[in-house]
Amino acid sequence: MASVTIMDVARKAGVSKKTVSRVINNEANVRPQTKEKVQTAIEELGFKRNPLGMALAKNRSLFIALLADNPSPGYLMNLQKGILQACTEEHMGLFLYDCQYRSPSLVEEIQTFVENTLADGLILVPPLSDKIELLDMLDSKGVSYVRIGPKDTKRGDFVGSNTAKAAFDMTEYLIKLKHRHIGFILGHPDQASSKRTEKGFRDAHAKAGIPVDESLIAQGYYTHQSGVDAAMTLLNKTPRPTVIFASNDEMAVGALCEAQSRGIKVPEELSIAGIDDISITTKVWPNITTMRQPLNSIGYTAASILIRRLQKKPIGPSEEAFVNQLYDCELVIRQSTKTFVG
Amino acid sequence: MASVTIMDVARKAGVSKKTVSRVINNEANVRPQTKEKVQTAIEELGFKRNPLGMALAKNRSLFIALLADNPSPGYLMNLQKGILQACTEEHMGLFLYDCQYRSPSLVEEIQTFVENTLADGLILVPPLSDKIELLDMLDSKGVSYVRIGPKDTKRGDFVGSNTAKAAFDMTEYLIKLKHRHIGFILGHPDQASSKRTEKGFRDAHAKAGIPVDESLIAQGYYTHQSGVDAAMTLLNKTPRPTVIFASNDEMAVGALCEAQSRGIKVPEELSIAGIDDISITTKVWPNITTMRQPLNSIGYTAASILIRRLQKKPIGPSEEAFVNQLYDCELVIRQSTKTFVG
DNA sequence: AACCTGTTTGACACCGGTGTCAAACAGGTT
DNA sequence: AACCTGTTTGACACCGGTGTCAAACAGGTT
Repeated sequence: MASVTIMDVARKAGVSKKTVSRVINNEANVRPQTKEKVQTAIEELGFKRNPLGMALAKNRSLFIALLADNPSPGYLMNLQKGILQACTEEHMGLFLYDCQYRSPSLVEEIQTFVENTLADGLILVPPLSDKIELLDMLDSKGVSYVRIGPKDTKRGDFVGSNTAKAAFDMTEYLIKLKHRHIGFILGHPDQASSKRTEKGFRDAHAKAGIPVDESLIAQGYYTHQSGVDAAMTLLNKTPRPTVIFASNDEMAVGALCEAQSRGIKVPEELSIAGIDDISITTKVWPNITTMRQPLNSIGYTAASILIRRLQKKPIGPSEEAFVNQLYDCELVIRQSTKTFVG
Repeated sequence: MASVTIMDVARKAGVSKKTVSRVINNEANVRPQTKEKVQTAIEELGFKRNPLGMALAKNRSLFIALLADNPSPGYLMNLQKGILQACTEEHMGLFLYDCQYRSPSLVEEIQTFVENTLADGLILVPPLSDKIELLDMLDSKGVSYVRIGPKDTKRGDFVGSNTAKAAFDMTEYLIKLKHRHIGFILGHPDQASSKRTEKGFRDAHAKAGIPVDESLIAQGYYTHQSGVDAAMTLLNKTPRPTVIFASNDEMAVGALCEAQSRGIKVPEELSIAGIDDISITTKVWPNITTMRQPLNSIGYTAASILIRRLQKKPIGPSEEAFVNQLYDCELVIRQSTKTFVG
């Protein structure tokens, strides 16, 4: 691993280390012909800057970390892809850290992690992105972060999707399919998105002048099992809902599972819809109708913002202190929903 | 971020930097009372070694990387959890790198990645773990790696599961359920595991004295869609298979999808079985009977071996140059398989 | 007391970069 | 020619650790 150092380049180009450093970092005030000499030397020697040396000198590593404890592997995977893509483009390394949201020492564990790796910045995925104690700690330590998922407070940069609108659009679509008894599975009560999803659901009813059937609202927690449980509750009601709309796909698939295990035919006897468009929606039969959340773009944007923040580059056209970007979701109609025929 | 350096500790303890370094690294030949003085100072100041400084001085980062391009998110997620657990325990950072197996510049891309991050070692997941050109490059660069998935050649450390035995056990179980026309979906032809899975399938037939129905063997590629396609082929045969056994769960779920879309009842009219026990197997209805591959343990073991290798610590009781560890899979009977009643 | 041997310790250089600051340079103006 | 001003460059120290090597020390032996 006899690697080429900045000194080797300096000698070859007949300049000082510092000048090579200037060229590498694209600093101003280097005479064009000097720059060229150095660049030639770099090319010829195949020099690559050692990121550790730089990290130490600049007190800034070139790594960011993805902190996750999300119950849906599909959700996380899609996000991860987008994040990774942005990192690769910007020559940033991506660390992974799995945490237990319920751990009482969560905040300390994350602090230790950051100290151990010296990650420059963090990407927080729900439910972590709504954990106030964590944000407090990061702020006090001066660690940058971008939050993914619903913006709860006004803290820091944030990227997510407009879940209120997504729920609204889906509900409107279901109403258009003549469903009047819509079973709804709520998201996790601790996550801000849940409230917004519920609001979209109610607003669509209000707009259509149709009352919400309150008996058909069941609590969920964004996990598969909670979808199964909620569907169990809903399918025992009379009259039974003609469609179950879950606040995320993971739960929608749970509901499908429960329906099929009871021999209820989907979509003939029961329609099912979700939100997210994770990969499992097209791996079950019937494929699930959902609102496509552009997770890839969300992850990509989140990582890009974080990286720009760290590079102290301007972030978009905005003059605001923080960036709050919301993506719209798109209705994806598949086989799990059907017009209700009374 | 005014962090405590080794110099601060040295001053407080009244010794030299080097002595503090000795204590941190648990080196021999430090007088017990000196050691204690230093340890007290470390505690009082809350000193933590800066990993970047160490990395630079030792020419050894404290990071390993997971290289992946696996079509099954469930498979990868489980593995990732185990790997991450081992990393956390050993205070190692885990980098993530997504690659395109089909990319013609795959090897160069990975080389650049390693140079950029200075990862100490790599964990290779199939199909990457069977890519000879990649292994050659890593060997020539002196980068350590542990391969996950089927051992193909005798190169380097390796952890995996005994897929031949897994396929054998599953086939034996299906035969016991009186199935005589077993549809089989092969794995990816480029991956060594595929051959072994097929061997297990055939050996179980041989042992039971039952001929393999060669017309019921279909090519798959470990992806969901290839499972759908293979099932399509198999279900068009006459006589139709009474069970479809796929070389992985991802394809088994694809087969289930195809069966259900044709209105074929599972398991009443068709049994379905897979290998891996990824999370989706319990998220579809009926839950899929499978061979549980201990992915978590495999990931954990792979990372542990790699880390020990890097620390130049002894690896297990073996005297061999390389470790080859195979885990057995366990039959998990769920609702997708049923006794054949002719 | 002089000598020997193994243990403990610290001075110093180094890993591969960057920041600061002053000197050298270039080109125009008086 | 002397002076001025902004640009270009390099010497040096530093980021936070570790490796090498020799000096200092401790304790036993002649």
